[in-house]
Amino acid sequence: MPIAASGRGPAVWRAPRAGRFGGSLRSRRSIAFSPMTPRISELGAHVGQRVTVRGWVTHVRSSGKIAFAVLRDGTGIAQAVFVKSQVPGEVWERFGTLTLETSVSVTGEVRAEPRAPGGYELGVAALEVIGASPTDYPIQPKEHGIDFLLDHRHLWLRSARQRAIAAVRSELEQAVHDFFYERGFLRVDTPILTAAIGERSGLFSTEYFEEGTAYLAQTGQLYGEAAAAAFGKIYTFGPTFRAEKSKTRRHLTEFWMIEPEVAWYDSNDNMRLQEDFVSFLVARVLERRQAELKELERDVSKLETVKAPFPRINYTDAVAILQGKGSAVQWGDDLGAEDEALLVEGYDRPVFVTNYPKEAKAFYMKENPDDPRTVLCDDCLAPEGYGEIIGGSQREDDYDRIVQRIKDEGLPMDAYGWYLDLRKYGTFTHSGFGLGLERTVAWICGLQHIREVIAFPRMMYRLRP
RNA sequence: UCCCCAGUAGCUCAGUUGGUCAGAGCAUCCGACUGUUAAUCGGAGGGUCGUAGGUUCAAGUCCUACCUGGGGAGCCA
Repeated sequence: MPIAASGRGPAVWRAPRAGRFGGSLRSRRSIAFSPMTPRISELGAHVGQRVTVRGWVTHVRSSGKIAFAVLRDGTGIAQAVFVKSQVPGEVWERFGTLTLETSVSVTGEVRAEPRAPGGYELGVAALEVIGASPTDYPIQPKEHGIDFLLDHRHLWLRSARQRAIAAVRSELEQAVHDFFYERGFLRVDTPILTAAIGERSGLFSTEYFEEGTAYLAQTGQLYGEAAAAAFGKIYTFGPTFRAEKSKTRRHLTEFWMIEPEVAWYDSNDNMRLQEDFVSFLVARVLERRQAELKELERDVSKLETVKAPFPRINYTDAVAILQGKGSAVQWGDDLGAEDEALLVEGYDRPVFVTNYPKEAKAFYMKENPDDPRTVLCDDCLAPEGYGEIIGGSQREDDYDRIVQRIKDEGLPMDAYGWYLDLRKYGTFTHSGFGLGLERTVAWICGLQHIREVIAFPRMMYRLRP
């Protein structure tokens, strides 16, 4: 028999919600032994009823003959009230053993109670301890240092703030799929193990049978281009890896990227897609995750103005603007983080910086016919100093020109054989971009550090937990 | 790779020109309290001051090296 019937855990732990699987042997048994077992977020529908809530203790307070335990189950928090004169002596005794993060099953009557965190409370009749928790639980309801928190990331995730961030991230991931699905894009999953191909910055490597060295993908773009020629409108959504020795609040060694690639889109179409996309994402979070934004104390007025179209500044103008503001930047330099922040000052929505010098950008970007020193590309800079969330470009579609660029960059021609085929067999105008999920979530949540935005961040000096 | 900053109790930190400098709050344990909201009140336990050298009558404090972490630059999303 499967695990569920093996008696490995308490029967109540496995009990499905009453009526959910009506008719089966299993459910009849669980109905007999346990009342309804709603999640905390569902308690409002059970006022006046006796229910059982399973969760973890986040707070214990006692005033002699009345005591409170706040429970968390991931969907919300609820307060369990123990009155000494109204519960069996053994339940009162057991309350005394509750510590932070003890997992429990509490049965009692649901009451609406404005004084209770979460708005509802349970007048306790029965309490079962499922998993004890020693008194040295490291994370307290107080401030901690970032080093300590990252060492205890597996437990830190249990906090209300981390749940709010995870919920916004999950909402954004769903919104990404909805956006592209509604517009007829196919999702294409590109390889994570690759031969040497992609961009110039650091690569993680691993042994790969007789093929020698494999590298963890830094981008799915080149594969995305092949898929665009096959399927027209595609996007990828996957992890990417950069072995850059970057120690800043904007960098991870493993992060998630969304990369659309569209046949017959030029650079202008590409930017329109980007501004529609970013506006859609922000609107979705504002629409469905107000509670989480409030938990994060996000100033939503800064998000409500994020609507397409976004201002566009071409690189050459940007340099002049920056020089006017006192920057030492020279034409030909890439823009630094400080320059980016200076440039978006005063805008209430993201800003595109377009057509950078060829030398500052990757080999696959198409030369700008109006100014051959530059390429048809754009960076999308988030407001409030959050910096680059998107890098996009129209791709070079001329076979001879791209061969020349590969040579100029000193890249290994043999690694790009299949990529060149895309220009050899029916070349096509196409464009795409990459949106960094973590930077986008950090911006929308208003967080200082990108590392809080992913459950288990991978950074230069952090591989565990 | 480079620049800056920090390591003192389980956690967050204070610690003066080198001389009662081994401290506080929270957490933990014991006690009180029938509506608490990071409860409150009383009491208790808890530290090789990151490591190794050095200067000095005396080092948590000054010097050197190293270790660990953080922020930033570069590079990028």
